[in-house]
Amino acid sequence: MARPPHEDPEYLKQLKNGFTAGHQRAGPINIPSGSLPWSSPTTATSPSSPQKHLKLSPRTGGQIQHQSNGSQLLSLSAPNKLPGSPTRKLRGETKKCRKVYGMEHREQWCTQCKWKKACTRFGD
DNA sequence: GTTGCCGGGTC
DNA sequence: GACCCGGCAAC
Repeated sequence: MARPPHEDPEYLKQLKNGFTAGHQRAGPINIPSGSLPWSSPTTATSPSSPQKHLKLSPRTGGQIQHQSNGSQLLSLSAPNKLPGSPTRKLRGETKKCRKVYGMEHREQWCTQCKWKKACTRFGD
């Protein structure tokens, strides 16, 4: 099967270190060619979408300052809280290093996953 | 209980 | 910076 175009150096390193060329092991994973993140028909032209930041903190420990006294009624009934929060993807579609390789093969994880950060390998 | 990530800590 | 974990929300 074709490898992702953005083959990460980590994986290549493993290939060279783990098993010699011309011999591929059974593979830690068995991903169907249809559900690969890189096989998406939509080419990601944008190198990086700065959709980070802007994370509403649910833990309003410091409390939010009310600008006016009881004037903002509309904000009370409809806070900026969408059901399908775009800030975090649904896990049903995202197979990250941990789920793909498993805790037993943590060495195969991408660095970010090992650090419990946002996955850079499978992360779109 | 598991998973993915932020925030924060240590070196 | 690189590295790691606590803790949280979403399942």
